[in-house]
Amino acid sequence: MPSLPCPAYQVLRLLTGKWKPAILFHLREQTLRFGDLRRCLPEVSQKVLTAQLKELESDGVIIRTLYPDVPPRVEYCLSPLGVALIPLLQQMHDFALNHVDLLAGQGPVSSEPAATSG
Amino acid sequence: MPSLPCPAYQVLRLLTGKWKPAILFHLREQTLRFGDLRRCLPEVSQKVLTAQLKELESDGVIIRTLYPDVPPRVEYCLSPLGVALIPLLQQMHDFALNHVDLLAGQGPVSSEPAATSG
DNA sequence: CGGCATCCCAAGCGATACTG
DNA sequence: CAGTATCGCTTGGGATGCCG
Repeated sequence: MPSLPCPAYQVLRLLTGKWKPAILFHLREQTLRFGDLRRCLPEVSQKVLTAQLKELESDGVIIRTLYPDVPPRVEYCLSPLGVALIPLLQQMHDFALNHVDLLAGQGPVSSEPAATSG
Repeated sequence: MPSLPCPAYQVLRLLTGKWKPAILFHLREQTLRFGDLRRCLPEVSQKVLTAQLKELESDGVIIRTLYPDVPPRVEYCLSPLGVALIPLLQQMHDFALNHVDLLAGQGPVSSEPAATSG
C-alpha cells in the first residue's frame, strides 16, 4: 500500500480539496446548513459540494447533523479537529496574502505580462 | 474557469502532492541531488519523484541546478518561497503528532481494532 | 431542502523500459 | 546519474437529472 510519506501529509490530506479551505472558513464561527454553503460558494455544483462535505465529515473535520424536520434540514459545523485546523488554515491564508508576489504563477491570473521593469 | 476558491488554497496547492512535504523536509537544511532524494524516498518511483520535483520547481518552491559535469549532476534546494513554507509544514507535522489520535481514521494505520478500553 | 446516480474529462500516482 | 516516454489505474472535479 501507499505507506505514509510524511506526518504532515496526513494533515494536508484533510485540507486537500478545491473547496475545503473555503468551506472550513465559512464554518469557522458559525454552523451552516447545506443551502447556506451553496449560497456561500455559488461556483460549486451541489454534487461537488456534497462530496467535499462528505470527505470532511468522513475525516472527522466537520460534523453533519440531520434534522427530522420537513422540509429536511441539514447543518454542518466544525468538529474539535476542525476547529484545531482553523489556525493552520488562517496561517495559509495569511501566507498567501504576504507572499502574493511569489504566488503570481500558480494560475491564469495575469492577463497582462506584468511590466517587467518599465 | 476554475475561479479561485480561497487564498489558502493557493498555498495548499504548493504542498499538495503525496511526496512534496517529505521532499521539502529533506531539503529543509541541505541541498540534495536527485540520487540523494531517491535514497531518502525509496518508496517513490523516479518518474513520480521527477514529477513532484518539477511541480515544486514550476511553482517556485524549489530550485533546480544542473551541473555540466560528467556524469551529470543535478541539485535541488529550497527557494525563498520554499524556506518560507517550512514553518507551515513544520506546524502540520507538529499538528499531526499532537492530534495523532484524531487522525486515526485516515489510513491503513491500525492493524488492530484499537483496544476499546482494556 | 438536501442528496444520490450517472456520465465525462482531467489530473495524480505508479511500474516499466529506454535514452543521454 | 538523471530524465523522458508509454501505459494503466484511481481520484477528483464538474454537469445533469431524478428522488425523498
